[in-house]
Amino acid sequence: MAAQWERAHDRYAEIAVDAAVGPERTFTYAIPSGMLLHPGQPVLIPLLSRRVGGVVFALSDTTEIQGIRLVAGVQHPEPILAPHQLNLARWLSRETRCTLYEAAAVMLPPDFRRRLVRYLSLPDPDASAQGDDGSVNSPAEGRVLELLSRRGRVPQDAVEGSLGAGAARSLRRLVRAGLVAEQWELSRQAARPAYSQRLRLAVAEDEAQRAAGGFPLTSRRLALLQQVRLEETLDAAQARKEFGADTVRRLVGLGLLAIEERRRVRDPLEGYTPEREAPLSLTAEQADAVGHVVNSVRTGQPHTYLLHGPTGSGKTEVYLRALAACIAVGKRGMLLAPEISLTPQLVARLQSRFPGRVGLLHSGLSAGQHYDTWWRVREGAYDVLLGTRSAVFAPMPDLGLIILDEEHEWTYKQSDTPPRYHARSTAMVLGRLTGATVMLGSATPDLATYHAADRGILRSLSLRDRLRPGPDGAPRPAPLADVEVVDMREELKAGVRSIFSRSLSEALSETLERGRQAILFLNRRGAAGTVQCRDCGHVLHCRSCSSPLTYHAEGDRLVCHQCGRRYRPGGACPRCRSLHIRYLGVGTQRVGQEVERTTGARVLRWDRDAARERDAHRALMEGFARGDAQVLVGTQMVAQGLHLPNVTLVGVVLADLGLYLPDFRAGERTFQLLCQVAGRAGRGDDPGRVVVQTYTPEHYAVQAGARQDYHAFYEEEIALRRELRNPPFSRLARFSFSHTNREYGASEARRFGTELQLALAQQGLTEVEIAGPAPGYPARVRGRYRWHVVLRLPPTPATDMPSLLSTLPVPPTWSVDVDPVTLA
DNA sequence: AGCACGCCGACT
DNA sequence: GTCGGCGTGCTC
Repeated sequence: MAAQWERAHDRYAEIAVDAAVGPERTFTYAIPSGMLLHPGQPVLIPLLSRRVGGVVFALSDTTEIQGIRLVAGVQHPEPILAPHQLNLARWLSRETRCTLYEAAAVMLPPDFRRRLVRYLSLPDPDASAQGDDGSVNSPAEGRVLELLSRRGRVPQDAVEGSLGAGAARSLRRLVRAGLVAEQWELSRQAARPAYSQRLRLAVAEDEAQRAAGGFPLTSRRLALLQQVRLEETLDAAQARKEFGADTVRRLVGLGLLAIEERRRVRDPLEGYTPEREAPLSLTAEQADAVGHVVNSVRTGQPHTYLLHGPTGSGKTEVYLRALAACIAVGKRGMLLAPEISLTPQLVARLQSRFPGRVGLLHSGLSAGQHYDTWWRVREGAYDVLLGTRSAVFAPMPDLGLIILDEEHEWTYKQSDTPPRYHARSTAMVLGRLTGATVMLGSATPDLATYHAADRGILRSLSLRDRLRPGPDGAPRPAPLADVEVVDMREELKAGVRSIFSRSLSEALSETLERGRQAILFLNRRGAAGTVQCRDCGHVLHCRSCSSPLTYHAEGDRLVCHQCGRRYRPGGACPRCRSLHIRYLGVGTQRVGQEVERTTGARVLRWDRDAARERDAHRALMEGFARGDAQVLVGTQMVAQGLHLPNVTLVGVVLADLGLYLPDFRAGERTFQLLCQVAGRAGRGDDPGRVVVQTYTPEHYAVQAGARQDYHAFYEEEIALRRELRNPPFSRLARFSFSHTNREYGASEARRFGTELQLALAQQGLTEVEIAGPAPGYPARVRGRYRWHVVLRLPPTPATDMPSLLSTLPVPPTWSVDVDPVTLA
C-alpha cells in the first residue's frame, strides 16, 4: 500500500457512469488535485447538465479524450468493490448486456444508488433577476406558472404528473427566462445506521449523594442508579419505560448519569437460538460427497460440483459439513437458496450449527436489517452467509465455498431489471475469480446443469438414497411414497363431476379420519379461475392488459394477475350484454372451499394472495405444523421447503396446467414440480400417499415425475432438446420491446427483426436463427403492447456468451435477456 | 435520466 | 408557418 502513496498520483479515472450507455463502457474523468481515488470507489461525476453516480474501474496517467471533465466528489471514502468484484461486474456487463454501472451497482451497499431530484418553485419576487425573455409565451407555460403559484415548491415529476410530460419543455424555457426557480436535491437514503442510547454512571457510586447537590434522591431515582450500577450500562429507552422519562432526564441533568450513543446492529437472527443440533452421522455416499468438496476447498482449486440427490437424501447435511470444514480452514461460505422465507428449517439448522456466525440476506428483511447485515458481512462478522440470489454480490471476505441449494429453481434468474443475471453462472464466475469451490445441489437438476455434469464440465456427486432417522438415530433408507396417477378423463366418463377424483376424495377422508394432514397442490398458471360469458363465450380480460381476469372470493373482486387491477363483478358481458357470467376453472380458493364443503376440514390457503405480508410464510407454515388446519391448499410455494411429519397425503389437483404452455421448458417444470410434491409425503414414520390427477397420464413428464425418476425424464427430454436444438444445444437471447401504440409497436418490431436479420447475414452467421418478431404473452400489459425477438445461438459454456451479441445493433429501447427462463 | 434535435400531424 | 407530441442519440 505504501508504494501507492509515494508514486505520482494517477491523473485520470475510468468510471462506469449511471447512464444508458453500452455494456462495458466507461468514461474518462480527470481527478482533481488533492483527491485520491482507488478502483472500486463510488464517486459523483458531471454528465452533460447533470450530476450522476459512478464507480471507478481503473486509473491511468494519460488520456486521448478531448474536453475531459473533473470528478465532482467521492460517494464513500474507500473503495467498496474489491478487485475481483470489478472483474465480476465486467463479466456481468458483457454477459447480460447491461451497463457497467448497473453491474457494479448490485455490489454497492443496499440503497446506495442516489439520484438527483429537481424541485421547482416561483422565484422570490425581490430577487427577480430575469433572463433574456421574461414573458410567458404559451398557454402551457401559463398553466405551469399557475400550478406553481398554487402548490408552491413541487418536484418535477409532480408537475409532469398534473400537466403531462410535455410540460418539461415549457419548464425548461421558464427556468431559462428566470420565471421559475429550480433546486436540485439528492434523493434521501432510506436506510442508515441505527443507534441506541445507553445509560451509565457519570460519577462514582459514593459520590452520588454529594453530586446531587442536595437534590432529593427519591426511591425511584435511587432504584434507577442501582440498576445502572448493577448492569454497568442500561438501554435508555427501556429505563424511561421502567423508571419514567422524567427520572432519567433529571439524573442526566444533574450529571449523575451519562447517555452514550452506541451503534445498534439490526440482525434478523439476533436472539434466535434454535435447539443445538449435533451433526448427523453420514452415510457412505454423503461422506464421499463431503470429502470431495472439502478437498477442493482446502486446495483452493476452483471446481464446480453438482450434488444430485432426491428429496430427503441429506443434501443439507452435506452442505453443513462442507461449510464447517470451510470455516475450519479459515475461510467463509455462502449458501444461496431460492426463497429464504420459505425455508425456516434451513435457517434454523444453520444457526444451530454456527450460532451467531450466520448472516441473512433476502428481500423480506427491513431496510435497516438489510443495511446492517451488508456492512457486517463486509467486516467479516459472519462465517456463513445465507441469502437469495442477490447475496452472491455481497462483500463476503475470504470466500472458500459457494453453495446453491435447489439450483434448478428459476428464482435464481433475475428477469425484470438489469442486470438480468443467473445466480448459478454468476456464482461459478465468482468461484473462478476468488478460488472458491462451487457446489450446486438439487433433486431435479436443471437439464443444462445435468448435461454439463454428464459431459464432465461439472463434477458429479450423487446421493441415491432417501433417508430417515432410524431407531438408533443413524440415517437409514426410507421408502418412496406410493404415487397414484389418476386419469381424469376416466373420472369424467364414470360421471365424476367434482374437481376431486374418487381416489383423492377417499384418500382425503381417510387421512383426516386418522388425524393426519394433507397438502393439495395446484399449479394455477394457465387458465384457472377465468370468467366467461355463458351466452357468447367471451372471456373477461383486463382493460389495460390482455390478461384474463380471475375471480377472488376475498373482497368479491375480479383481479388481473398481471397488473393487479381490481374490478367489481356482476356487470353485463362487454360483448353481448348478457348477464349470464360464470366462473370457470379452478383456483386455490375454489379448491379450498370444495374441501371445506365436502369434508368439513379446516383449510389453510397458501399462495401469493394469502401470504403477501412479510413473515406471513413462516406464520402460515408454523400454524399448519401446529395443526391449526388439516389441509393446506397452495400453489408452487407449498412444493418447497416443507418437512412436516404429519403430512401423509399430497394431492396434485391438476398436473397438466402449465404443461402445454408455449415454452420448451414446460415439460421440465412439470416434472420438477411433481417430483418436489411427491417428495413431500411420507417423511415421518408413516409411508406417504400421493395422488396425481391429470388429463394426460401418458406424458413422459407426468410419468417420470410420479415415479421421481430423474434419469428417465432426462433421457426423454434431452433427446427432445437435441432434436429441436433447444438449450443446452443452443443458447437463447431474447430481445423485448413494448409500446402504448399498437401500430408503432408492431412496425418497430418488424423493423428490428429485419435489421437483425441483415446484420447476421452481413456477418455471415448462418448458424444463428431468429424467431419472431412475435407478440408477447399476454400481448398487452399495463397498456403496453409487447413484442419479442428470440435469437438462437450456438451453444457455449454457461459463463461465456458468444461475443456476437456485442456486434448487434440493439437500440436502447429494446431490452435484452440472455438465457431467459421463460419464453413468454 | 435529461436535454437537444428532428419528424409529423393539427391548427390558426 | 408554428406548436406540441413523440422517438432517438448523446453524455468523458
